[in-house]
Amino acid sequence: MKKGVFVLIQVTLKDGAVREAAQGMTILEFVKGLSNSLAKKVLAAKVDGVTKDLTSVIDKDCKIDFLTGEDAGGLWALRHTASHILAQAVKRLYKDSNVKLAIGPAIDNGFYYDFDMDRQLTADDLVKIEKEMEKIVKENLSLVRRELSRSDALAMFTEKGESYKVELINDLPEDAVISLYEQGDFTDLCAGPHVISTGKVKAIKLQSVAGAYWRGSEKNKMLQRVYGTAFEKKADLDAYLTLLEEAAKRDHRKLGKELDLFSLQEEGPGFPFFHPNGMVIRNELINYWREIHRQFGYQEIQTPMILNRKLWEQSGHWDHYQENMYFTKIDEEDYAIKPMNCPGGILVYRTHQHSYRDLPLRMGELGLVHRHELSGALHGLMRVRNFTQDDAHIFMLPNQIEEEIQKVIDLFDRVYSTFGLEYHAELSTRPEDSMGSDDIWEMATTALRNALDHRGLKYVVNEGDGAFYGPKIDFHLKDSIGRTWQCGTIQLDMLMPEKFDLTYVGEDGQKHRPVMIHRVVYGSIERFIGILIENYAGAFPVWLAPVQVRILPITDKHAEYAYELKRQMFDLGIRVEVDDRNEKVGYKIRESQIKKVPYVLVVGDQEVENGQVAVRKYGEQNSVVMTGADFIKEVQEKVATKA
RNA sequence: GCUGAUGUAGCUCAGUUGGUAGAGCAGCUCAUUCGUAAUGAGCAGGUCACAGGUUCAAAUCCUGCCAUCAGCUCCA
Repeated sequence: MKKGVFVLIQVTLKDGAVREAAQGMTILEFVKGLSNSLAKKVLAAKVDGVTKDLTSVIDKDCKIDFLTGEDAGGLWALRHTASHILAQAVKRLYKDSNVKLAIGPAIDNGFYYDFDMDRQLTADDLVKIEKEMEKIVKENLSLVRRELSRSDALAMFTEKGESYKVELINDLPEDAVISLYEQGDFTDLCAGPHVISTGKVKAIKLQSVAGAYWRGSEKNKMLQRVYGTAFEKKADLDAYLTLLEEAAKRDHRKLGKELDLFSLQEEGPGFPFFHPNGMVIRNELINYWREIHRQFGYQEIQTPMILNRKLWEQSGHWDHYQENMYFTKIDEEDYAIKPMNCPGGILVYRTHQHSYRDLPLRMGELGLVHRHELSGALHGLMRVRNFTQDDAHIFMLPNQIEEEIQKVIDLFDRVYSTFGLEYHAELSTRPEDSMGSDDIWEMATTALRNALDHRGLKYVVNEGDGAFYGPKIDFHLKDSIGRTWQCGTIQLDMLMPEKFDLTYVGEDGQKHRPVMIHRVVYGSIERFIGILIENYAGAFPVWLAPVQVRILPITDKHAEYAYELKRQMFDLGIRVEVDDRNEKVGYKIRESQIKKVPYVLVVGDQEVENGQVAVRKYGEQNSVVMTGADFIKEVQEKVATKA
């Protein structure tokens, strides 16, 4: 551009409108020209699809979306800046603690920064740091982006003693642009983008400090990670914190105790105890599972919990899974408690010769497996040491793979939508440490991919995350605070049939190798129950509710009628209780609501006289009077439709 | 497994600088017989997670250990 020549550039806005900008103008200057109120709100901008700082220069025709606190990208930049503010505050406060900076990104719902420092940060420190951060926000420091050469960057961070940053720079590709962001007395290696000044971060909350390995590897040093969240407005932060509090009320561990569903005890860490109420849910889930699998053409088997060491050696678990297994001895021989059901299922397959006409052969098994999970990984029902997989192994011809996988996905979708659960799928491909030929991996992965594409399911690809014996599709469900848990999985196995020399007789009369699928829908019944408790916040639909109906006689003289109603319902398989304790109705209603019983029936003089019931549904204030027969019909209808 | 925090009655929690443990709810007993989210009174309930140590004396201080929680790692 020649000096003094004023070049105009065409900028296309989100709504399609085209505006002109002077070349060399910053995005911020450009927005100010459009609207002052927008300029106040905007935090970052997406230029031709790339999120950028507002201080970046417009140098050619482009499309610009302005990002505010309502856009993920805007909030992301804001939180990223908050993490720099955090690091700046820690640097200022703990000068004598040899603070080294690691990384500090924005994440879903917040941000963190990893520090290596001599001092162990406490909850009190977090309060102090938060105060210092607020100070930095008040100082309203501008964030200035600077690009520099690799050697200058290395020299600078070496001089500062920031060895983690030096390591990061060394690992950047040769041609990478190395950028710094400065705010007052603080400089950090960072790709950006950021908001224009620290004053934009209006609401900050530090949440916790925890250990985290440098670069996520347990071989590396453990650093201190401070987690926090930030918003553009105080009101947004408050709303988010309230949401967290609400979510905590849905925690399945809390509700499991309150609703007396299950317990975990010191005598068996990670080995859950199911109480009568929890067992009702479990059994209903199993009943449903059996019915839907019958419909989808599955048979059911059961294989032993303890099997000889030789089997596990043959399956490869002895070599690949031993540290997660429990062992025992029988008559001086080594046995293992099964961590997976497949070897058992394979032994059943091998008891017959199979014809290609029999395939696909779908064998389900509700198999109780035991795995030694790390103590720190245990989490309520979500992560336990013994759990029942709703497993099935499907043996089939290679050309049946794609269709069969689609059927499995259909089944999954049916099951998850029955519970109103949202899920997302992930496809994991061949890991480095794997077995089998390239061709067969390629074929299997393509089959999984095609099945997903064909069904129009969106999915994430995890390169190299498959099992050593084959690629897989995982289905992830969310818990109450948005953590996702792998539940369903479909794994193609090209290895086990080989190891166990499984065969079928083909059309040609020759023996051929079948392909095998391992799959679980619930994943584990325990984890799935955990997900359901949080999904329903403990207020289960009628078909799952441990107690479906509670009848409350107003006084002693109505008890007989209550018990007569109970007998009728009980005989029809309805889970019903009478609360004839000597308490007022209000008291009993309250208790039924706390226990989240779907239907409460109040019976007094009026109901006894007319053969009626006053029905109050969970969560509703009013009651509806109807005949006992009509009520029973309604309950049966709800149960039948799983509504 | 790692880093940090926590552990007191069935549940939720108090318990000051070490001086021998307390509330509410739940439970039990009695009275009350009541119409849609808590009737009243009384009683009972704890080797303070566990094991050592310091001290005249430990829920409290120290060490170890177990479990739980958050996160990391790992996974259904």
